[in-house]
Amino acid sequence: MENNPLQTTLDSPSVSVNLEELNPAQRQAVTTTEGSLLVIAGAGSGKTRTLVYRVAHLLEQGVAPDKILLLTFTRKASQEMLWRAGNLLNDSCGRVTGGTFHGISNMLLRRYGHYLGFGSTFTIIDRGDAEGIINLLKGSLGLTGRDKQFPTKRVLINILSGSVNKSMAIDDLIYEQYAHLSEHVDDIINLDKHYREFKLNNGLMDYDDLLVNWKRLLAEVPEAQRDIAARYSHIMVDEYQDTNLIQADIVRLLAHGHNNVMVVGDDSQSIYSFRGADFYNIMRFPKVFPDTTIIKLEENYRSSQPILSLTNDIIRNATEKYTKTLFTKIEGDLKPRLFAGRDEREEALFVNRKIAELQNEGVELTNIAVLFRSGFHSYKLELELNSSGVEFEKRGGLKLTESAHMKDVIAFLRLQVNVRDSLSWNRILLQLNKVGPKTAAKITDRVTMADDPLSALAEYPPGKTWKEGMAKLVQLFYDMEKESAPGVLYELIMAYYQPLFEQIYRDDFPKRQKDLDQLKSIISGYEDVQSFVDDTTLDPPDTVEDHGKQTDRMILSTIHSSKGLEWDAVFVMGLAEGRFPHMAAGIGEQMEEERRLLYVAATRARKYLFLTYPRQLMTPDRQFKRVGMSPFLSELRAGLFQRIETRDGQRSSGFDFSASPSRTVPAYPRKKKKQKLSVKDLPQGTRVTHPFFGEGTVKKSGQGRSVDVAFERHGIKTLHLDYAKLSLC
DNA sequence: GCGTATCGCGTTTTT
DNA sequence: CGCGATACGC
Repeated sequence: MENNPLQTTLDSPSVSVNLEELNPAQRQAVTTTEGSLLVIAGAGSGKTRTLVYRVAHLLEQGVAPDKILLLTFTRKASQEMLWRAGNLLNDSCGRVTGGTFHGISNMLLRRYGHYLGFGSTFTIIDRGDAEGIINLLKGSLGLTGRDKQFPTKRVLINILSGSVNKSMAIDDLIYEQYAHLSEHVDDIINLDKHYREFKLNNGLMDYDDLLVNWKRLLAEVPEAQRDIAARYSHIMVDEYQDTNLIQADIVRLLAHGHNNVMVVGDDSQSIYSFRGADFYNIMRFPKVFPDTTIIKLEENYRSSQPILSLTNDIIRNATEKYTKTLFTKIEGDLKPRLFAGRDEREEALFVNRKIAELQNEGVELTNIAVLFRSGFHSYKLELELNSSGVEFEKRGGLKLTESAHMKDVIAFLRLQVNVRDSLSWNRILLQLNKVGPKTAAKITDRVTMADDPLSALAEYPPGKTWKEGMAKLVQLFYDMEKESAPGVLYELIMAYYQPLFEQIYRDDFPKRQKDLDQLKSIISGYEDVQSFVDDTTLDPPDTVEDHGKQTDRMILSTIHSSKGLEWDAVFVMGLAEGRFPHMAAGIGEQMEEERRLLYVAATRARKYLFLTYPRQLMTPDRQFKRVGMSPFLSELRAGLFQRIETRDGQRSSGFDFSASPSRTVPAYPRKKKKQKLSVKDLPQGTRVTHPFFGEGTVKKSGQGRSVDVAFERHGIKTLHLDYAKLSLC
């Protein structure tokens, strides 16, 4: 158990906690050590601090460290918490356990899974895998094409559990939203059945399965129950508003017999209902645990009063909540600013300019963040930042291990762990030239059904065109069979995969190569393949462009990925109709969640808060459409923010493109194609410039439409002329 | 005719 | 990136 990387442990302390440093509400939360405790903690109210102090206080009271279990949602959160506790505590006297729900669940299932009838060889699949399976099954059920609206797995589960879970208000909406699918009810039920079977047959487990099985261990297996629940006397859960019904049940079962549970959460920051989180869990908590002490932390230690007044107003109209009004003693009189750009580009230019101004005022780049609803809303800004040389890190959106080339490599390692993982077989076979979906599926079927999958692969009669590739693949597996060290396996895989890789991603493989190099250093840090594979699914590393100098860069992030963090200056961009709230958000609970999302975004700011939106957006048919500001903004009381006007005044009507000579965004559809460079325009030695890489010299040209260019600052790149935005100097 | 390769286009949010 | 439509090849 101690070696599991999903569990963070802390060697700790003989403690001395100075309770004077806390406010009365925090102190009450820290010193209430027996019975159930619900802490409603507003944004920036010192929630983590309170949790950490409580751990320390419990230890001071003589609770053994290994009796305390701290559950969080992200591994970073539990690590930070224990790290902070470590700073507070001194001598070593034992270990406090902290981890994520999913990580601990995985660990327990590897250990106790046999009680539930499955071995320890299962593979955890991520969202992409799950959707892939669903699509595959849709195909086999003849459901492809026509209906893009067909429910994803999450919706499906909600529909199916609708009769069971009346508490989920969202269900009604889903029924309405998918009413047109009523004729497909049988198909949907079939799909769900097939999905379960597929996972079972292939030893796959999705995020929900992990939790469901943990709950089963606690509820159905006395031996496991004794080992797990009896092990801890104090349970603490952070971000309780993000728990789903199963997690709430797990907490209840873990606390069975002592009810020493402390949960901390903020109903106003519940933004994860789409993945099953049910913030009614917070409302229900006092009923599940009678005699719960409820404490509210209402003093904010993060933001200045003008920012807080605005955020209080955002949440003012929320329909259902534990009422709390945050106040702060932090001084400051800078009102949040609101800016409307003519279009996305002007919005980006504004943000870019303000960032420069903030830097001049002495705000460090690391203390600035730009937040937005969806990953692609920042594209324009990224271009601007790149051209003005501002270093940034983008969070949210695709994770490193979710990109196709990463999945390619990881698939080999997954097979090492679970030889019946047909998702991985399929992916690997598809890499072979002249092998497509049909052929790959046939081989995968044969191989995963066989007693000895490897020989089955070797014996499969290959087609003429891909015979050679298949032989190499078989050889690779025989070589891998003899190895177990992750580093060595990686080398074997890359020796096989590299040529295929360069062929498959011929347009941009040099960029992807960097990721693979990074993967190499991640892999070599692991003792065994199993924990590497588990970790990359449960806690995927973020994409890092170049991990040389990680200091002094700003953050671009989706609001979801920004939760729990804070910066001196925060920009929230894209606050326009149709963008925020997201178009698909209906009325009712979905709209409420969008409102809370804005609340989360705005409460990240300490001193400076900028809200921006474009006045026109590109519609799907490439027309410009004028849009107003987000309804959440128009709701706000006047005087809580200050408007910044466009430099050339408020041009509120008409499309006056002539007034913007410097715009490079085409006003009309790109049908009139920008004249493309061809290879013969770029003989060796030509000077060129690229928006990302800067200036460089052509080194080699003539292979199809690719050229090799040596850039001064970024080395040699192979660029595809249809793809790269190259221009002559 | 079946299966594979290629191109163009629109993207929610994620443990 | 992944999907659908279209083009190409056995």
